[in-house]
Amino acid sequence: MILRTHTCGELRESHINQPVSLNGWVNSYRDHGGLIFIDLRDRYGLTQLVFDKEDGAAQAILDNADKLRSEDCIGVSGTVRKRIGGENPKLPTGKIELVVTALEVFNKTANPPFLPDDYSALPNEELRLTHRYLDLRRPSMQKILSTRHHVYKTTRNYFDENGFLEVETPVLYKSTPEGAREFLVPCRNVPGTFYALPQSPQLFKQILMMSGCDRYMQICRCFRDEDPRADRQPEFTQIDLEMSFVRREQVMQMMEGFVRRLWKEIFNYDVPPLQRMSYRDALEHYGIDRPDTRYDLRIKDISETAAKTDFKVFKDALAKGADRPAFNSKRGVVKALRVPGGADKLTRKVTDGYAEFVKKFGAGGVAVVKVIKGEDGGPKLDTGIAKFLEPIKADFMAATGAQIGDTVLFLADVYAIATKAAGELRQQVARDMGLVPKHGEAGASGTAMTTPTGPWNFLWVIDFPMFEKNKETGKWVAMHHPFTAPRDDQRDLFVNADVNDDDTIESILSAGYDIVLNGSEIAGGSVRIHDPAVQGKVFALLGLTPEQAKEKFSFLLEALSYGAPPHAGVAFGLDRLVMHLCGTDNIRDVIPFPKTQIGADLMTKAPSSATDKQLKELHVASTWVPEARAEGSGPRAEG
RNA sequence: GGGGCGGUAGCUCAAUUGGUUAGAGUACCGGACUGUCGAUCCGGUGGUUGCGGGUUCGAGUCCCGUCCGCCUCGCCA
Repeated sequence: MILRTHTCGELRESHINQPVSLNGWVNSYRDHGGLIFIDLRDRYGLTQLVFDKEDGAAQAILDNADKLRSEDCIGVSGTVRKRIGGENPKLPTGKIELVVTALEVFNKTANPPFLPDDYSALPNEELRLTHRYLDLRRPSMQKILSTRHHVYKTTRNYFDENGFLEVETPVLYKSTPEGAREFLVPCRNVPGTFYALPQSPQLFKQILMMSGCDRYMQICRCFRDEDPRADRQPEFTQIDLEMSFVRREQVMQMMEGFVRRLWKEIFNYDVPPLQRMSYRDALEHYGIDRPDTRYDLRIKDISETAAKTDFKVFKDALAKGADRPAFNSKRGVVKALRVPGGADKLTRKVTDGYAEFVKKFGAGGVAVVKVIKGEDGGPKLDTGIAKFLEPIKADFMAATGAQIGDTVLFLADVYAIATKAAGELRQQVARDMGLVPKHGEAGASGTAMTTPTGPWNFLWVIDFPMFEKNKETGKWVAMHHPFTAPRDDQRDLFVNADVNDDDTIESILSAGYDIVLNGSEIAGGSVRIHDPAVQGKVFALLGLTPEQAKEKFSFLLEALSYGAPPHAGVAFGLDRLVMHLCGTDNIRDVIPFPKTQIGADLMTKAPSSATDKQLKELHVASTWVPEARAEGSGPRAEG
């Protein structure tokens, strides 16, 4: 076999007259009859090969060279020379070419379903996933693999330098069916029992703190059997951390340092100190717990002003839960979103669409008012609810800050719904108004997979509520997870709170913290409970009897009783970090072998059915009865 | 589980109100060509319009069902 002496991105003028060998794939061929050019590709770049009838040595292999096609895998030997036909400024190797004197075809390609280049239109994703090995050959995908590797390496370096131990935790784990749906693994040795795949190594890392580990990190795979999204996969990677003898401040410093290090390493970009925003402020002004602060649209609570109108929608909303404390989820509010310059850009058709849009989030609709120039040259309110607002125009203008040319959108409902709907609407409006910055230059392929340029709006969100009500069951659930501690100054309030006092329970803040980047949550963590009394109270609030708590978490409760250190931790979503660092908004781009929306791997055709023998050994029987299906109606009909 | 978009040649797409033999570019195959670089030029192969059913004189187009992919709500402690 012709073994390479160099890579395809390596040769320069300094190599002229040297004998070299290259291995790689035929990227393209230009056949002039007695003269053939091949661009040979490997992950490092492209090098032009020449086969020339007038070059004695090359003549002998010209017949073979003329059969070469894109994606053939070959090895060549020859001599480097300066290009005769002029340089190619697009290539780092563009000043030289390799005059080939020996050619070995390692593997002749079948006609590939698509060519892995970055300038022609991408084939549909189904095809890319089915032939992932071809898709991954594209330079942009190779770059993502490389960036991802760089993230692993920087992560291990940073945390190693800060005294963290990398420790592996089990993948076959105990089922604890709170939170996300789990993947179950039947146990052969104990009939009728199951492992679960971990949603995260949460309890193990806490146990590691109780084991004296002090500082733990792991780049670990996590599994959640929930429907995927553009930025979510059922199987994903977390940078998991836990620290002993710290409060939230120390963990936040450590996290911030990590982010700073990553962006410095990869972009030579200095992340400025992160602003901090409380959960309440995030919800008040952005309507979401992960605000995208790259654009300055703000939501305002104009309940006070709205109360002065005779508009029934406002009145009815404000009448709800009027006796409840401010910011209580059930108290009625009126939220306003001022859209500068919206009067022209947001057409009737668009704002009508918003009414439908917010219904997805439980809101009844959106009231719209445009601020236009009146006959007297002053502001005039136009459309919809203008007649209700005209009497309090001065108040309204002051409360919203509206100017001529603006559109103001209103949501009136209980706090939880109005806030969420306003937040979602804010993001939609930002897209419609063109306020969301492009994340780097768009690639010729139409995807965003190029070097991203920012802006990078990092943000801390802190002071989350400990608990929220599950809409279906009406029961309290932990907002982060049941091992999250209350903020230090909330501990006594929490321990002494009546579990039936909903308003107080809702008001208790946790010692949790998230890092948000451009509206995307990239990390989240909390100080953990190291006090059995606090942990017991949390379980009680979540409706677990002491017996149930013991059944599920006895190991944790026991460990907590044997000298548990104060500890805190965090997890970064590695896939999302890589998405930001690669400028893509598709998580499948940064996962080498991702799954589709039904959790299928189109390349290996997983999941697939098991044999009767396998099922019997595992003491498992399937209740699935395949329906009579039309032939050829798809993979589900197989097996 | 709900809503939306899509599926036509290997690939990317087109096909007027339901109307002639479903086209183009590219890839592939054959030929020409000695300085290209996303080579060029000439010729050619290539289609169960995802699958099943229905309406119709006639369906890529309309209707029903279904599969697959994407976006999204729910869900994601």
